[in-house]
Amino acid sequence: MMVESASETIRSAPSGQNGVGSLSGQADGSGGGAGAAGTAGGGAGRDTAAGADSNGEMSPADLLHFQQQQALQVARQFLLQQASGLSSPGNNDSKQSASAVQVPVSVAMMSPQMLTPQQMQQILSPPQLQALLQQQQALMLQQLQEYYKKQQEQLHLQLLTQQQAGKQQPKEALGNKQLAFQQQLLQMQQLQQQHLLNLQRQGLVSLQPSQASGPLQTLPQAVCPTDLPQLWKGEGAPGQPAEDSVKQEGLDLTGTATTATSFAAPPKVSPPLSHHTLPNGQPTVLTPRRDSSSHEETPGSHPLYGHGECKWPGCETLCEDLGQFIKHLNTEHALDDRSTAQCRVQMQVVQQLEIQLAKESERLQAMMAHLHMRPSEPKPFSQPLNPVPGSSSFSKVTISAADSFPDGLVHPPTSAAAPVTPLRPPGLGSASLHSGGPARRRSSDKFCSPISSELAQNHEFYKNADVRPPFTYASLIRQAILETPDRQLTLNEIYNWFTRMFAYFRRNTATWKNAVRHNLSLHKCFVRVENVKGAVWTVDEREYQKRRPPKMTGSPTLVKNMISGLSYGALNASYQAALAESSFPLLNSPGMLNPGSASSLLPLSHDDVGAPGEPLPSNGSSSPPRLSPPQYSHQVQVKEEPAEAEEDRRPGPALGPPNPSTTGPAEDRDLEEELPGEELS
DNA sequence: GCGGATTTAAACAGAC
DNA sequence: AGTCTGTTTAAATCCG
Repeated sequence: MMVESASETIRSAPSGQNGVGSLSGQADGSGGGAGAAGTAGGGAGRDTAAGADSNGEMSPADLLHFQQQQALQVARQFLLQQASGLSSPGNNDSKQSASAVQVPVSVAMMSPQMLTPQQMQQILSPPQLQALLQQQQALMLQQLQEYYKKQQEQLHLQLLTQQQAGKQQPKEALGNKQLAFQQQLLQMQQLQQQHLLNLQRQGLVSLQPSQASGPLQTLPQAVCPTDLPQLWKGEGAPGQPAEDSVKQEGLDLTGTATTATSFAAPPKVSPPLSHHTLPNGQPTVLTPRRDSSSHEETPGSHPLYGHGECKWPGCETLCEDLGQFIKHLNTEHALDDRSTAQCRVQMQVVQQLEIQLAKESERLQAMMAHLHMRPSEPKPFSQPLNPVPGSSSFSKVTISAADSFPDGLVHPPTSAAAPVTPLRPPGLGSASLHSGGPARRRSSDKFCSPISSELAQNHEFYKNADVRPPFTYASLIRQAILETPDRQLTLNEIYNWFTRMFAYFRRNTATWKNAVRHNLSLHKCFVRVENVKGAVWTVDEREYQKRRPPKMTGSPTLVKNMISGLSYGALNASYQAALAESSFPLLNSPGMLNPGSASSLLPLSHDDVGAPGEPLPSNGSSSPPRLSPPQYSHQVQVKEEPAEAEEDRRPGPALGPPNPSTTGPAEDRDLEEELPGEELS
């Protein structure tokens, strides 16, 4: 007795304080490192992305430029036609203004890309180039908008004057003229949209050959399918096609033209918008394509519309159907500065995410690569520490392990677990949660880490890596016991399980063994049963669950309420996570499956909290009464009455009055211990 | 700051 | 006598 303790304690003596301090330090270190790395990465990524963008824009610039020129050409033609077709005083003005505006616009458009394409590239860095381009394009966009605005105002003015003047004319003639005029107006709006679209694309998105046809393809479905082709062909036949639409929207159109100055045209706006979204994928050529294709393939859907609401960043407006959404899109997210800005922001978001994704993927790969090699490396870490250096090593070990991780796995518990489990289902990420806790994963354990699942998934890791498992002794002991078919283990078997399952526990045996014994004795959930061979330890699930709620929720009373009154669904997330843990043993231990049936046995009223999960996995350990007594009595001959009596008694008090559990652990324990304790001791 | 939970250390005792 | 096992106490720490 004394010998062991002496030998163990002597070594361990120095450890205690050191261990604590170092542990906390370790946690801090890891946190800081990660943060710094992340930041640095983000910055670098951005620059890279920017460079790529600028380069991408320059290459296809010609194509776009050509497109723009065409658009301008068409616009010019329209204006000419309009001027000649409508014999009104405003013709000249419109024409002049058109040319007047057009010049600067085209110049602005050309200057950046056409006039000094290569020179600019040489002089300016890609980011600068891009910034300049965007600036100019924004300017150009503005000018263009103003230009179109003027045009429309003038047209509208003409329309009004025409109406007044036409009072004397035959109604039919007037109607025709108005129709023609409105049609022209409409077409001009379309043209405007096209032009703006092109410009915007140029400004916001890297040019892509495939995009050239984009507007044409999408526009038709959204709006007047027939008009656009003509527009682009330069035929501008004001003919019949548009008449229908004009007839329907004639008044509205004029109205919008006057008030909204243009972009009001519902159908046309949508296309540009959809392309706005496309740009988001700027860095990747695939994104836009996919988007557009999806557009065409599923006319009933819209990338910005889903689950009945608008997906425009920060919008979330509810729209009953696609039509309503389109309307909403056209009204709320029309082509304006705000939308453009949002689009830019979204682009940046996407860029950042992509960069982040790339970085994280890279990191994951590195971690995996490293960890796969680890199994053979655990020793190196531990070596420096001394193999059996008593308790001190316990704390030291963790530290050393962490520190020794060159790969940055400073946190054995958290980081170690996470990396190793790339396969881990997302929902089980809890493991990472406990990371929150400093050095001791115990916190994690309690909170929500499904020990069995984590063990199952990281089994190999813990087995080979000299990393302290992120679980409390109690949970580990329980796990060990539950993993056995009989759900009972001798102390020595528990020891063996520890050493078998965790490389970490292959050293410093004195310390952790002492802790195991301590925990077995300390926690009521561990029930000692004596049989012929000797004594075995079992788990009283009810007790085990009892001690957990308080931590989960923070207040015992709250827990009580939850347990007694609330339905499963009412439990908070963390609590459910904890429940999940309990249910995981199934995954982990094949032997547990059968016992799972025992779960049904649980009468647990207030224990339901833990019951749902835990009972299943563990054998009926869930219900201590059932579990231990019956099983042991059958499988193991109970040597002493105390054991049986103890277990028999436990069930009673525990089930009936939940109070014991709620009372302080100490009290609870005392109360219950009094009965069995006396007998045992 | 408090209290509960956990960890660690240690002392002690019974049984083999 | 030595070891294993089990209990208990105490201190330190973490966390809500």
